[in-house]
Amino acid sequence: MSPRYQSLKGFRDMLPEESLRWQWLEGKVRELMRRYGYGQLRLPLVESTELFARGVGEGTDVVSKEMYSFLDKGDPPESITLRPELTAGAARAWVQHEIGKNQGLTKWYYVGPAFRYEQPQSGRYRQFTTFGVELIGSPLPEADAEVILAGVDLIESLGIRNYRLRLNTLGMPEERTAYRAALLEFLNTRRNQLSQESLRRMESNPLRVLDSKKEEDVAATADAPKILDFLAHESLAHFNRVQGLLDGAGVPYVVDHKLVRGLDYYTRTAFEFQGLDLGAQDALGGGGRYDGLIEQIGGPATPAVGFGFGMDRLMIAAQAAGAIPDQQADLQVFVVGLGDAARDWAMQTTRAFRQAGIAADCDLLGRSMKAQMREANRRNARYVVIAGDNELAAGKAQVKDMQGHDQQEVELTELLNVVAARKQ
RNA sequence: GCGGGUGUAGCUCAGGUGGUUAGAGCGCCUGGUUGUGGCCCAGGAGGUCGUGGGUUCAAGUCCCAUCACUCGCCCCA
Repeated sequence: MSPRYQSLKGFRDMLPEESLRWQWLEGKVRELMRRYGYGQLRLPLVESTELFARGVGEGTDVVSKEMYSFLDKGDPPESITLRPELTAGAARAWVQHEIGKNQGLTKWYYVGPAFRYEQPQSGRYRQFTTFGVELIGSPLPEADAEVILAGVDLIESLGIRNYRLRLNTLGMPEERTAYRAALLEFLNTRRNQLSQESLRRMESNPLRVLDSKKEEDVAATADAPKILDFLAHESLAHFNRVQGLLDGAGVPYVVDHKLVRGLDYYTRTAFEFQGLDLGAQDALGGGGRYDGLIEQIGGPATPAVGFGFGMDRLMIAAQAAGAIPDQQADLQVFVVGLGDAARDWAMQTTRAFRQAGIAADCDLLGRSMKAQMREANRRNARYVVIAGDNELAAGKAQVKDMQGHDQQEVELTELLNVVAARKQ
């Protein structure tokens, strides 16, 4: 009941039945990306700690307390980190390979695990799988819209209906600085209404006070200043254009001035897909524009937009929507050999089926015929091929159709043809 | 890091106020058919009652600790 070794807290095993669902989900993602023209990126699981500190932001929770960082065996040792998100690594790869010199616009996507040291709960794990896109090189609102639309199409293709798209703009750094000052001033007048945590947040990242789920904070910030009032024409026009493009595509969304994303690199557009069937961890995915990130990590000033989706949460939501088809790894043929010679024949015949592209299996436990038939039934085998030593001597075998009851005698030389012909 | 809930067979769960060999359903194995599955019938295997300590003549049941899982806060995917 309590095995000596267990998977670590927040880390999970995917057994074959569940893997089938993941293959389905990953297939949907790949197909979506094929249609959108994004190329797949496969990145290292580990990067230098410095990359995340600079890219994601020192002050963020992710960097300050959630990273799996450790020293390697180098001399001197280097601090390396299990990636807590993939955007920083993607940006690093883009800079490292000087992609910008070869193409005006880069369209990349990735699917893979990320790691954060957090208290696990529903929809939150220490190892989780993310799907993300990075659209690098375009400053235009059309780029923001394409990324958001890809997210909408993904969610729709997974049968998830019960979700909400929240949209906001965080402005450019100067605008945000001005807004932060005004917000801080406002929050100071409400100090006695705010929660302890929000008072602490005022020091580190005042915008995040807006994001609090605590009732007192929600009430206290109801008439807080809005960032919209601090935007210059360009940022405002950008935001309006993004909305116009979404309207034109017939995509419903809500503008939420309290939407604040936790990572420092966002500029202007920020969005989040909120799953309404999920628990407290209800962000299916989110993203936005990060025009400063690439420069921040030492590359040329380059605009970019992207999103990250939580594959684990998409899985939960798709299952809740009943969208995941039942899949069984059905066997087509089970071969039963009765007798010593026939057992050899069964193995050879099974392999012949397999080499012909037919899913086949035979007994590996030395079990009785009855038990083998049970196994064939359990595995949902369409046909069972049966032969004993005498039949083999006569060059024949029985082919039984497990869906009906009929059984026919077949020449051994015809076995493959008969089963192959009937398999569809 | 902080709170709440739960830990009995592979799985889902029963086991008022402590009392002798800890149960069910499903699953698994064998047989009923000396070479034929599903249904049915019969039998069987499988549990240090999460772990450690304590109270008691006696603990699955009460107390303490601990671990794991789970939900929420925080944060985010």
